[in-house]
Order: sequence, then C-alpha cells, then structure tokens
Amino acid sequence: MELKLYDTLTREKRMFAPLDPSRVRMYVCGPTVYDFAHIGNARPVIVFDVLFRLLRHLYGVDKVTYVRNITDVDDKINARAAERGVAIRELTEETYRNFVEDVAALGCLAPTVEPRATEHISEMKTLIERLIASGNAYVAEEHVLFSVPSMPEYGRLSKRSLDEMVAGARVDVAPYKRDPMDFVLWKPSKTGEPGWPSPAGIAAPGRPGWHIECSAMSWKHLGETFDIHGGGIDLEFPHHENEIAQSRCAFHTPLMANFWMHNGFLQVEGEKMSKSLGNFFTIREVLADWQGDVIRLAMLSSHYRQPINWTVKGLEEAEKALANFFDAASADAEPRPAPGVLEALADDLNTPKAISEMHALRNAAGRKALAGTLAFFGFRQGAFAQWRDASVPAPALPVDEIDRRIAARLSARQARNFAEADRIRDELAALGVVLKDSKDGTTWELAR
RNA sequence: GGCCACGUGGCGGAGUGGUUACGCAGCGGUCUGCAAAACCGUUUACCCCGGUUCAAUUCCGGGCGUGGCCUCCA
Repeated sequence: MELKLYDTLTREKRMFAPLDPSRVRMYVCGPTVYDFAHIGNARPVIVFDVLFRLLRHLYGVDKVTYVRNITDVDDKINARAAERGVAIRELTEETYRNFVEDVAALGCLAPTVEPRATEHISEMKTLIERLIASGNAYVAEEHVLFSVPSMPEYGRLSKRSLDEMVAGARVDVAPYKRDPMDFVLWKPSKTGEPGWPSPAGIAAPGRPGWHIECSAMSWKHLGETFDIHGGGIDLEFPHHENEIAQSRCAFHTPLMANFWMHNGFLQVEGEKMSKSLGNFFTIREVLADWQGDVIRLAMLSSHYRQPINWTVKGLEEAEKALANFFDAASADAEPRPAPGVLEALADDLNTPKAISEMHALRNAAGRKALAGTLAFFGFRQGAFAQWRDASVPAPALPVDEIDRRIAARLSARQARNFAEADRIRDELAALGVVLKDSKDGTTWELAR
C-alpha cells in the first residue's frame, strides 16, 4: 500500500517513505497547559491519531514513534497561575491530566512520548549555544535572538518573502533586534517568573522562547531530522517556520521534517469560534452532551485540510451514522480495516471517502470488514451504546404495563378492531414508547 | 495594508478536463389492516466574470465572499 501525504512545504501530495526504513517518526505540536482544551484543539489530536493508527497498521505497531509535546512554560501559564493563586506546576499538571482525560474520551491513543518543555531546558540551551556559535543567533540585552537574515530559506514553508513580511508588519519592533523579523530564543525572567540559568554567558536567569522547545524535544526524541511534523494551520507561521530555521541551522541539515502537515481551522455554526460570540466550547463541555465517538466521527467527516464547520446538526448526523455502523457491524471483526477504507486513508487521509466506504459495507457481505474498520478507527461500540441508552428518558410506564397494553392491542388487531389497536399504539407513542410489528411479534423501543 | 487558503445540490461532504460520489433530509415504491422499521428507486450542484480547450465544476486570470497568518492563539 502506497501512502500519499500532502506536504505544506512543497504544496503537493507525495509518496511517503520513512527516512529511516526501520522506523517512522512523527512530531505534533501539543497543548499549552493553562486551561481546558477547546473543540478546535481536538481537531489535530484526532486527525493525527488517525494518521498514527494508519502508520502503525502500515509499518507495524512498534515501528512508529509519535511525539506530542506539552508546553508547560509560557506567559499565559504564568498569568493564569497568578490569577488563580496556585503554583505553576500545580496548574500545568492539573491541566495536563484534564487534557489526557479529554483526549482518551475522544478515542485517541496515547502518543509514544509526551515530553514536557521544562524537562528539556538543557537541550534548548545546547541548541541556543550552537546557533550562536554558527552565527545564526546573537545576544542582546540578556535576550538571545535568532537572526532571520542568516537563514536564506526562511519563509519557504509559509511562502512569504522577508520583504513582504516587513512591509506588512503591524507590530512595534523591539529596539534590541538587529532585524525586525528576528525572534526570541531565550529571554530574561522577571522576579516571580520561572527561570533557569541562562546560556551564552548571560548572568540573569531566563526562560526559553516558545519556538525553541519544539526543536529541542523533536531532536531529543526523534533526531535531527524526522518524517512528519504536524499541527494546526495557524502554527505554520511563525511557529513552524521558526522551528525549521532553528533546527536546520543548528544541525546544518537541508530539512527538519520530510513532511509538514497542517489541519484546517474550525468554525462553530458558520462563525469564528470566540468567547465574545459565546460559541466557544471546551472539549469537556462538548463531551457533556455528546459521546466521544460521536465527536470523533463528526471531526473526521471533513477532510483534515479543509475548514470544518462544527455544528449540532453535524453531531446529530454523526450519531445517526455511528448507530447505523454499529447496527450493521458483526461481533466477529476482521483484525484489519477494509481495503477500500485503507485506500481512501492512504490518499492523504481522505476520511470522508473512508466513511463513505464504511457506508458501503453496511450489508451482509461487509459486516466483518465494517467491524474491523470501526475498531481500526478507535470507535467503541460499548461506550457509544451505553451513552445512547442513557440519553433516552426512562419509559413513563412500567415494562409489564407496556406488555399488557401490547397484548390488549394484539387482541384488538386479531378482532380486526383496528381503531382500538391504533388508539393503544398512539397512546403508547405519546408516552414515548414506539411499537414495531414484525412477523415474530411486536417489539417496542423508546422514542429518541 | 501584506501574504496564504477555501467557496460543490435543502444540509453535510468527496472527487474529476468529457462518464454514479457518499451520508442526512425530501419524494416514490415494496412490505404492513394502517404505521414504524427495513429494503429498493429517485429530484435539485459545482460563487460571479473573462481566458485556454473540441469540451471546465475541474486549468489560468480578475472580482466577490468567508477564514487563517502577519500579535498570545490549534
């Protein structure tokens, strides 16, 4: 099976082959742990979980290393901890635990490694020293800055020229920067802020800039170059552009990751998600109303690079589709996804196409393959069924009373008193009990 | 303001230089005393204007709209 993936750097779908044939290495930018993750954060988590599963299927479970970092040093974290009056470590650990719970509820596998930024300060400092030594970074007023003009290919990922960026710049430039585009690798810590002994002979304690942590952690856990780097499209610039500059200049390599993958943005009910519009939802809030598998399917019903419109209608449709899938799937699943599904996924993770293939398996011949496909995707019938049963109200009548009325209706039908039979059925329907007649008798279920 | 994306039928959403996506909803039918469920069938499409082409929803240019980045942000 040939896997094709779209690479943001070259703007084309290319055949994927691991740089090191014996293993596949993937890095995805993870959360900054200061608050509950929102539904937009769930998209890359789910998308790259599917890619992780696909790679494990194609190359072997123990051949794929998936690294997703935890950013636990950041100004927003400092501000939130101060606001709540808790220790930074307490805030980051609590937020991380919540994130892990949310992500597990969405049916995602744990990455192979979840490194924390604060546990990689020494790697960051090593990179910074190297960049200074190679002339790609400089010290100014206790900061270490990356010199963007020293990197000729800067802007290649985001397709921006330095001239365009300077021309369009809206921000004031810090006076100590040699070039307006230069960005911070290390900055001094004020009293009360987390700080570490600084590199480059800077006396004052400091802390890392945002971008350097990903270069350090991917280096430590995957090496100087690796196969896939993923994240949201909003990270393309400046974050990923800066990671590339740091890593390539520090290691003198022509590339950092062989494939750069970016998922599209999420909107809510056709509008930008924002707190001011009142349409901002955390994963936890959505999980209060919808089971994780429903959220997962709804998220995968759009191609990952397309923008996705997050709507209640979409969730309702996902629930319906999931119910249909589980109804059709047999208990004895094949230990693999269906070939058609695999083929769709191998074409740059075309999940909508894969889902349409799953619909095609909802027949007698496809039941085992469908079950295998559902398992492959991480859908969990038990959790879904349990949630669905709990989501309908209990019948307003005791079960034996329902049975008694069904028997009464049967008598009426046998006497061809259909008016009475229909009256009983309507009465039960009004109480939320829906009858179904079949050759084998009458069954009932609760109205949804 | 600069740069980068996206714009498909009632809704969601793939894909393609000429041929069925698929799902939901709707409509028709089979079954049923009638329903429900199930099954079968089925209508509506490619933002606008140019260009290239025998042929464009698909390629190119312009416009409009939406979104992203440029500043913390997935």
